[in-house]
Amino acid sequence: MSPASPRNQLLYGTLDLLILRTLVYGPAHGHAIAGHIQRVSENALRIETGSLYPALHRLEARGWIAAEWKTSDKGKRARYYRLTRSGRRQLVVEQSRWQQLSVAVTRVLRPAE
Amino acid sequence: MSPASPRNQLLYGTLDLLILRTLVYGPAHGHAIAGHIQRVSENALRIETGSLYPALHRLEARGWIAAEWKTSDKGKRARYYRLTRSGRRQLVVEQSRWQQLSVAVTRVLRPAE
DNA sequence: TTTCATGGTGTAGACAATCTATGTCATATG
DNA sequence: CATATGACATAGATTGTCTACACCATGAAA
Repeated sequence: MSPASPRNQLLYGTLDLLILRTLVYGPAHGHAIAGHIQRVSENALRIETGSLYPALHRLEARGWIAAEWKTSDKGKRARYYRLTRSGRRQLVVEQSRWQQLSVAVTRVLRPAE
Repeated sequence: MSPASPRNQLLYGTLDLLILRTLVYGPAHGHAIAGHIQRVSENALRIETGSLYPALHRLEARGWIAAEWKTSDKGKRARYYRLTRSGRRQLVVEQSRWQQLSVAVTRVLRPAE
């Protein structure tokens, strides 16, 4: 019941981007996606299940990913997501948005003087 | 009444950092702070008044900035904010948090392979 | 065969940050 | 005096993340 301060973890608004980017490597289920992001970021980014699944559902609802029930490596049933064509386009959009904004923030932090 | 999608503009959670950083140059009032950020970021970051003033109030409430009524350059009454000592400390915290997270995101976007 | 740990998905509710859209007030300027 | 402008302020909507649960199926262990 403690406060869910959004400053504890993610950068707020970057989760969709991270998921889309991860799916470039091929279809994966939720657990695996979160694990991949955590590993590649060297534990800097930890995605909670309460963020992960809503994000997957919203990406699917927007048509950027598509899902299918399968059996995971460990023999458990899992929902595999893959990038759709429009998801690939969205990835480009979000990636350039991130690029632009992060450069802008950095510029404010270290002005060219 | 149109949706206030947080993806339209700022990076969500970076505004406090931007404000604190701006005040390193010396006291300034709200309008000027927003103008500075917009200029330095070359128009990439536009801070709306509905974000700006709540942010200033919350920074003040947390003791990171302190305010004083004065008269602006153009002779209008304005609220000048300055960094407090604890605000300087907070700036360091937020700056390193930004550094860490932005590196992490970038790492996910372009994995080291 | 029963039990249990594990892998995996899911939701409800709280919370905070930003946006849009207004409104107000005082001063400078014509 | 009238008007534009500088500057501050707030209400309400929206969204994304978090915490804290709950659920189910499978494999392993007892």
